[in-house]
Order: sequence, then C-alpha cells, then structure tokens
Amino acid sequence: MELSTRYTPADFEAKVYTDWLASGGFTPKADGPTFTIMMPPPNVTGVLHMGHALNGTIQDIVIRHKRMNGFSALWLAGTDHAGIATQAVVERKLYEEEKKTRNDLGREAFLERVWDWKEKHGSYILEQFRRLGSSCDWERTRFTMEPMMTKAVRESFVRLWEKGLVYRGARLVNWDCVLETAVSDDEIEYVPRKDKLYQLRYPVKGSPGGSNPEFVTVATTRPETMLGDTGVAVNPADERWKHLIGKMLVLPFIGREIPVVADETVELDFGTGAVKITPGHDPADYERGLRFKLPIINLLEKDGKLNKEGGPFAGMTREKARIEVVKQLEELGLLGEVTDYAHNVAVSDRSKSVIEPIVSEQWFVKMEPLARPAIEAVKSGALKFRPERWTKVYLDWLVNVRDWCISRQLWWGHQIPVWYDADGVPVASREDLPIGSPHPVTKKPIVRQDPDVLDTWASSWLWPFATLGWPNLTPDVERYYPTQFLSTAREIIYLWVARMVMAGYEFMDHLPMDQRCPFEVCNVHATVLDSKGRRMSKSLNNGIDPIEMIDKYGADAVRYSLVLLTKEGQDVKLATDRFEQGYRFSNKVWNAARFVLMNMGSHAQVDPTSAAGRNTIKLEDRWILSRLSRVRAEVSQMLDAYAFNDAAMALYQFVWNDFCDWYLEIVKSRLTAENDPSAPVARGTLSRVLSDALALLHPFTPYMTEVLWASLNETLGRTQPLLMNCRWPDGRGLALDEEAELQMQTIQDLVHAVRQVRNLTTAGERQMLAAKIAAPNKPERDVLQRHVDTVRALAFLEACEIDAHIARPPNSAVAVAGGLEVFVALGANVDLGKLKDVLARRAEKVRQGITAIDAKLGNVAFVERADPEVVEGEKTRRTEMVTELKLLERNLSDA
RNA sequence: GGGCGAUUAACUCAGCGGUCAGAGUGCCUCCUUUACAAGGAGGAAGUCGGGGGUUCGAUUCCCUCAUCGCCUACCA
Repeated sequence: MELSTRYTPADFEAKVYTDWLASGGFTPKADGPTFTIMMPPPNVTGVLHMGHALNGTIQDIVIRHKRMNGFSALWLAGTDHAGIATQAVVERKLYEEEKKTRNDLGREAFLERVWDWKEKHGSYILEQFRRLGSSCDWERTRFTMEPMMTKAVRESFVRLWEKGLVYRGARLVNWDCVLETAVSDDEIEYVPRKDKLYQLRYPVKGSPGGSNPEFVTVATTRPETMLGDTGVAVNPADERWKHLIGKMLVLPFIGREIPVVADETVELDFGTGAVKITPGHDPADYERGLRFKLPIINLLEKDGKLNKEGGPFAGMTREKARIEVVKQLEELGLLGEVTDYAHNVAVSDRSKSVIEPIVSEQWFVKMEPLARPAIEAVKSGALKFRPERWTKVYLDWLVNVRDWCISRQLWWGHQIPVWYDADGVPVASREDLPIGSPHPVTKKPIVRQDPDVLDTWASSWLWPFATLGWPNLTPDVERYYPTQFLSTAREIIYLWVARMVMAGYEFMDHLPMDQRCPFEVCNVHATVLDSKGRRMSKSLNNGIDPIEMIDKYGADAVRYSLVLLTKEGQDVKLATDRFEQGYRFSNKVWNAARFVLMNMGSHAQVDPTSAAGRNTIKLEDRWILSRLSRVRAEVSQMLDAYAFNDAAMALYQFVWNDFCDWYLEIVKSRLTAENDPSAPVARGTLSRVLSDALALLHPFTPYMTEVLWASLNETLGRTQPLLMNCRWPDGRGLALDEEAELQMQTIQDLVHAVRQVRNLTTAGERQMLAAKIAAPNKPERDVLQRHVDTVRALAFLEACEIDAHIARPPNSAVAVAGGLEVFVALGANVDLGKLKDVLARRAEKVRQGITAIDAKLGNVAFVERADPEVVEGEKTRRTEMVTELKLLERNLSDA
C-alpha cells in the first residue's frame, strides 16, 4: 500500500474498522481466561462529549491490551433508556411539531412515539463510540429497556419485595411541577438566586388582641408555605422565645392552632430565631415534624397549584399564592421585615423548574441491608478504587445511605411490577397479572397495575449481569461475571457504582460472597474542563466536540492527546489545540514507519537476535534493542496497573527520542551505503523495533498502527493476522544491554556538545565543519574513535579528530561535556564573546553544584546517616564536576 | 458548615524524600539534509503559592494560612 507523506487518518479509519469487523469483530474468543468491561451505558439521548471520549479511550486501551495478552476479552456496550431525559426529549418534540402533550396521546400511543424515537436516534452515541475506535462486542449491545432487561428488573424487584425490602409510604420527595414527577436528590441542581426573606408574625393563642397582641415572628423565603405550618420551633436556650415553649399559636388565614416546640437544631442568630415548621413541604421540617409528631399537610396539586388546604388561596399557582399571602399578611399587620436574601434554590435538572418538596406516596427500597456487603467489599479489598481517594467518597455515602425512592411518575421506563386488587392490596409479580385474574394472596380480582415506573437506576444497577442474561444463569453469566474493570465519571459513584455493587452482592447469590462483587477495579476518570477550568456544558456552550476533533485530527490523535493530557484522575483543562500533540505524534510514527518500509524492499534482512545477527550487530542496534526491551517491560507493567498516561509518555519518548531522533539518524548511512555488511542486521533491527512499537502502540492508536502493520506485513511478505488479534510483544530475544546504553550515552553527550558549539557560530564563521575532540579517558576515547563516523554524521561534521590530548587550536570555539573537550576552529575575526559567556555560565553552574555537594559532604550528620549509596553518588558527581570545571576554567583563560 | 483536590517555566501539565527540577505548547537563533518543515539542531525561561515544623536532607512528608475548583450539608 502506498503511504502518503502526511498522516491522513480520514483516508483509512473507516476501512480499518470494517476490516476489524470482517475479521470476526470484537467477539471474545471462546477459550482462555476472561476479562470483561461493562461500558457505562450512555443515555440514548446522549451525544458523545469529551468525558465519553476519554472514558471510551481508557476502556478501549484496557480491552485491546487484554485481548492482545490472550484474554477472552469482552467489552459490552449499550444505552440507558434514561427515563426523564428521554421522555422530555420526545415530549418537547411532540409539542414543537404537533402542539400536543403526552396526555393528549395517552400512555400507549405516547410510548410508541418514544420507541420510534429510540429506533431512529438511539444508536447515535454508540456510532460515535465506534468512530473513536472502540472495540466493543457490538453483537452483545444492550438497552436497559429491552425484554431481557425487563425480566431482570422484575426479578430483582420481586426478590426485594419478598425479602421485605420494598415498602410504600407517604414520604417527602422532590416534586417537579412541570414534568409532574418525583425526582431524586441526584437529579437536582442548586442555583444561586436573590430572593426576599420575609418575617411573618403568628399571634400567640390567648394573648390580648387589639393594639398589643403577642406574636412569634418567624422568617421564611417561601411565605406561601405558612398555610401548611403545623408548628413553630425555637431553640430552648433562646431567651426571646423560651417562655412561649409549649404555648399554642394561631395560624393566620387558616386559624389552625399550632404548638411552639423546643429544638436545639434551630440557629439562634439566623432570622428571628424561630422556625416555622411545614412538614409537608420542607425536608428539614419533615424531619422535625416526625420528631414532634406534628401533622403533615400537603398544600399542592401535582401541577404546583394550591389545593383546598390553601384556604382562601386554593387554586392559585404557588407563585401567585406567595404574592397574595404576603399582601394579605401585610394588610393584617402580620408582616414583619422583608430583607434581600441570596440563597440556593433547588431546580430540576431536566425542566429547570423550582423543586417543591412534597409529600407523596412512593415506593422505597431499604438500603441499609444492601449497603452492608458493599461496604465490606472495599474493606476486604474485593473492590478497589483508582485513584484510591474515591473509596472514602463511596464509603461515606454507603454508611449514611438513605432509603431509595424508586418510583417515578413517568411513562417511559419499567412500569412497577405491582398490581392491586379492589381493596388496594398490592402484590409484586414476575409475570403480568391480567386485570380480573386472582390476586395471588387475597384471591380477589386484580383491578390495576401501579402506573408509576421505576427509577432508571433500578435497571442500570443490574447492568453487569442483566446484560449477560441474568436471571437465567446463561453461559455468558457464568463466564463473564464478575467483570474486572469499570471506568466511569466521579459523579455517578453513588448513583451507579455503589448500587451496582449492592446489586451484585444481593442478586448474584448463586456465587460465593467473594465472587459477587461486580468488578475488581473502579477507575474514576478525570473530568474534562474547558480552557478556563469550567465544566463543559451545553448551557455554557464551551464544549469541544470529540467528533469534530476526530474529523480534524483523526481518532488516534484524539485518543493519544487525551491520554497524554490526563494524568490518572486529575482534572484536565482542554483547548482544541491540545489535540495537535497527538496528531504530531501520529504523523511522526507514520513517517518513521514510511522510512523503515522504504528501506526494506527486497533487501536482505538479518534478525539481530539470531546467531548470525549477533556477528554483525552494531552498537546502535544493541542500544535501540535495549531501549525497546526497557520500554516494552515498562509499558506492560504500566498498563497492568492502569497507568495509561505513564505508558503513553514512555512510548512517546521511546518512539520520538530514541527511535526517530537517534536510531534512524544513525542507521541511515548504513542503509544507503553500498554493500555495507551491517545493513542487513540494521534492517532486521528496524523491522523488529517497528513491529514491536506498533504492537505496543496499538491499544492507544489502533487505526494507524493497524494500517502500518498491514504495510509492514506486505513489505516483508509476512502473513500475520490483524494487529488487533496479534499477541502483545513478549520481548523474545531482547534484554537490557547496560554496556550499549552507557556507550551510546557517551556518543550522545559528545554529539550534543558538538552541535552546541556548532550552533553558537554561523556557517561563515567556521572555516570548515571540522571538530577536534580531546578525550583523555581511554574507555570513552575508544568508543568515540570506533564510532567516529556516527559522531561525524550526527553532528554534521566533515572532519572529526579524536585523541587523548589535543591542544586548543587558535581562535576556536569550545564545548565541554563531562571530561571531553570539543574544539571547532573559526575564522580569524570572529568574536568569541558569545562563546565565552556560555562557558562562563556553565562554569558558574558547576561551581554552585560543587559548593552544594561540599556543603553536604561537610555535614557529618549527612555522611553518617544518609544511605551510603547516596553519599557515594555525591562523591562521584563531585569528581566529575571538578574535572569539568577544570576544563571550563582552562578554556576560559585561554580564550 | 464539613470533605476532597489544585497551586511547579509565559500557557497546559508531569515529578513527589537525595542526580545543578522535566515534557508539550509558546518564545529566540539556525537549517529545505532524499521518513516527517504538522520536521530537524541549538537556546532562553522556574526563590516548585506564603509561613512554620519533621529530617542529615523537603518541590516531595506534617501543620497552618491564602487563592481557585469540585463534592456534600435541614441555616428556615
């Protein structure tokens, strides 16, 4: 295949993906140990954002790495029906296009619309994951509302029901008056708002009327809720109100008599020190109400209008009622101060309407018994968080876990599998109970199913096993559960992660306890922020579209950039130009591969690790193979430890710095020279290093490496499977070669010094590109003399003389590298000031270094207590520095 | 109010008890040499947020303060 000079991913990404699918796709092989990842199912309404792209990249790196390591690797994807979000999307569309509400259509017809929408748009985000290169087993793609999930949801619900963990009760829930549904605490956001703080006066029962009645003054931001007040709380230590504790107040408008109670949680210095208690519409008051056994009064209809409990205000919207209540209190002289007040208001995530806490009949799940094993899971080490600190977040939530309100007044979702007889006796059932059929317990006819649906998380908490076929103990359940790795965003640690762990322990009870935890590792990935450090959000319109970036730079570049930028779990500020780093790297690999390929052809190759290879191998070959050996081991170990950033960095440096900057440059002359006896082994080394490097890079940049792999196979006439299905490099024949690395280091230091001095002068100032090098140290001198051609080529020299001692030529530029001196002769009238400055600066730095070391070595405590190796190291370094300083000083005085 | 994280080069970030503190970008100088100019060679650039402490030794560990961010919480 002809490779373009520039890396153009758009040319091949789609084709490569097709090839992957054609080769059998990403279905895990039937044998071998398994490794499973469950993708957090994105909302069907979702569009890929940077967080998804990062998380998709992480999971794909892991699964490809495991696949190459011989695991039967399953990455299962799917989407979440996302109750409120999806229903809202379809409702909005319905209204925009037909001016109809869901009630106009009726439940069944509306649900058909939602399914239509899902069929049309529901795979969009998974297509986007595919563009990223995600190697999910698409044959096993799931949806949280498909029949097998429904079966699992019912099974889990009925089991909890049978254990007495499901209960129905009048409880305070967050009510969305626009969507007319309860929403969980997790679906609420708090927005700062400027409101008024009103003081209301409640007359004390039996106090003299007329001009000087006695009042208790309370403060509130929601005066209309006073209609539902059933008490007033004061702090028992409050001198202002103490004497009224136990007295009754008369609630204006309603005339209800309500007690003054003593409650230590009332702040003395906020408002008036007296708190109205509205158990029906305030979470804190609800708690207080329970404590003091106060009646609960519900003031609101489902749409937020006041019901008959609102007395004269019944039928008004809550906004109107607020205005009216205040007005009429004022007229009665019962309104105290009104002050400006800034506070946070709870708003529904979906509808953005103000949340009303409201008492409502809901289904709940008792969480405490479920939480216990989930807590134990982290304590026993069965579950590990990465970064570790998230363990605490997880535990804090579980230890203080509150019962889970699982009913939602929506249509889109799993309808609660509870049926009632005519007396309203509920029963949960795995199978539908048709109307008229006998109630399994009371034997009376069933009259209706509960109209509510379950919270979305009541299906997604079953994701790790329901997607495999549970409650049936299918071969997939047996084989792929429990999973090994979960990667997700921090904000769903409670919503999803903790609940999956609970579900695993609760429902996978055919397994022993130590095999029930649904995943071994929970990786909490970084949050991607915009360049100013704000969250990327639709409302701010500050998001960077990953697909746009893929179009521009390629999926590999997007993946590599994200991994290079995100150090495990640490938030990352992102700007579009950051993707250039990944692109440049991809381009570099691409071109390095092109270079290798164009030097292969039909030329002879010798495997550098073979006996024949060892006869003709040269220093640079040994060196790059040693570096390869090192990076292979490091990357393997880092990926096993899920240290993606470290692994990507190590590969970046190996490919760019070691392979491209040094090895390719050194080896060029051997490849172009005619009949160089060391050329075949150079080619062998090139193809070995490229092969291994492509394989090591494959999990990170799957598309590009696959194309280059195919080209390499073609050029070498190799028959090899797709790189995706190849084995992870095993390091066969490779070993660390300390000697080669040390000798190359000497060459690199010298080349660097020559380039330095070269670049201090212009072409006109140099008589010729000739350097004289003084290397008094024999081992160094031998290495350099043996590789003088390499030095000459890399330092762009025409001539190079290396000797033990060389007198400094007149009018020459000097560089000092360790114990080496480099001289480049210059023309007669060249100003050497610039060169002297460099030497002087360097000398100063070395002098400071020596002073610092002397201070350490002069410190008795250091010499006695520090690690002997450290002391020895300091001494060695001192000797080297002294040598260098001498050379620097000599050359400074000469010049 | 509690908890967590961050503060290192102009910018974005690594490092995290002991080699004169690193990368990418940007900046300066030079180079069209046949893998790559989205490249190559070289260079400048940092009292590692402030203050204490532990230690022979602190950017690294502890305390504290400051600033920014996130999560949590019943100040009505």
